Amino acid sequence: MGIGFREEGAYVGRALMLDLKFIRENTEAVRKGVTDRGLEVPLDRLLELDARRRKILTDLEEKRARHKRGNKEIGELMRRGEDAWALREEMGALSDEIKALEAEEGEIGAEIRDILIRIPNLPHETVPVGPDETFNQEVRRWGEPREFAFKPLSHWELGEGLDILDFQRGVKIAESRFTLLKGKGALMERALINFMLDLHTREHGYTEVFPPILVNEESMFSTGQLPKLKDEMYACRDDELYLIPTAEVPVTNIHRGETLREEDLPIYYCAYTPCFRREAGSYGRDIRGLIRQHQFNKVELVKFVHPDGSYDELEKLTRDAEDVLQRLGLPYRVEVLSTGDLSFSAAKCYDLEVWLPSYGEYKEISSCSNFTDFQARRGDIRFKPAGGGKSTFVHTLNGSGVAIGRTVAAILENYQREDGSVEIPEALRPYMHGMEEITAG
RNA sequence: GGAGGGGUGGCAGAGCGGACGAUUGCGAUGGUCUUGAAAACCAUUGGCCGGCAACGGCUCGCGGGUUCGAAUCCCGCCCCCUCCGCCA
Repeated sequence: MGIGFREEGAYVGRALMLDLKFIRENTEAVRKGVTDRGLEVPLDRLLELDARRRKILTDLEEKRARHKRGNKEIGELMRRGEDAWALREEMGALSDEIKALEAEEGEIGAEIRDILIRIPNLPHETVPVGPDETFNQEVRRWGEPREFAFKPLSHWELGEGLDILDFQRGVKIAESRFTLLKGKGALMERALINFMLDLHTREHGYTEVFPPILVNEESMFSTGQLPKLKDEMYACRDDELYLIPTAEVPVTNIHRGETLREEDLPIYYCAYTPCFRREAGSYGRDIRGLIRQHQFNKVELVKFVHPDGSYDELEKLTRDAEDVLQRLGLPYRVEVLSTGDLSFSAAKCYDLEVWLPSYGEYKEISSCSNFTDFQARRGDIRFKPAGGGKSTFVHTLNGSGVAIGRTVAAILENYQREDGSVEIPEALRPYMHGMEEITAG
């Protein structure tokens, strides 16, 4: 099947991005949403093409109806042994006209799709308007950054001192931005995964899944990674598969092409997976430590919900992610992203930023987004109303709950002691054989 | 990797050039009967697009071709299953 990414950029999704009818009826709102994000989309061209296409469609459908009727009649004539040559000739000519119209419609349709797939989701009205991240707004803060009586070390200094992080060997085995975890470092990584999964499944109502980590193009398209972020992803040489940049992709695609029952909603999933990102174009940033790796672990939260409640669900989802940081005693703040910083598919997004002493600032550790029906359209995920009626697109949400590597970094830095050892947060101890600290040797 | 088989409505499973948007069974929904339920019987029952509606179009894995007409014939692609080989 395939949707032809490699052929000619003809992305033929089933349902199309933003609803054309919606764009037709709310053109100015769409225009504002697009420009608020700092993007440009030829909306006028789109509307013009749409008008032309619908005109052709009317004509086409009328001709097809005549064609169908005529062919039926030929069948009847022939069964009765009567002459049908004249009608056959007429239908032949009609058939040619139809083919010509179809070709024309196809061309216009392709151009429409090319424009449509470049239209991002529209920001929610509560999203601050601004061109970049400096317009993000702090929503709340939790915990106090610790005052150190000594000069705190960075997590890479601590990790190397404790012999639990080995950056050089990571590079040797793979390349830069890969790290080898050892001993209690590896254990802490694993402990955090289990701690987070247990918290979300046992206390927050999520169902644990473990999805494929290589996914096909269609999956990448429906969550919005393709076509825009193609350069960010690792692709297989001989198979049309990509390494996932986040569990959002396979988990949201669990229900791609499905029509759910209203009474099944909301559906909450959480998944631990490794994630892979090429980090193209971020060469100078965060070169040291665990912050920006090509491979990292993450526990992800994904929701499929009724459209009416999706913004409440976003608040709940964000709180679920925050709960992780609170239980680990890590100070953080929550920011609502401005229009210019919002990802392509999201309508609203909260970033959770954890305090990192080595940076002297808050650093993103989770991103919680409401995609409204944007991904559901691209992936054709609907639900059937309980009382009957037309099936409608669900709303999808997801958020990190939370990034594991950055959590390790935050724990090392925030829980360090003057001698270079690190206390283990109480909530994590049961997952680390009761261990209370990590010391050298 | 080699050899076969197959993709049809929620499921099972027919159809193999015209009356087929698709026989039939199951399921589902509504009704009759019943104190209630089951059973039995009757009726309805795929999805999508456009339209207030009447109605029209699309849809038998995907794309192309042949034909007045394709679920049915031809070509290409994708996926699934079985057996053998290999393998954590």
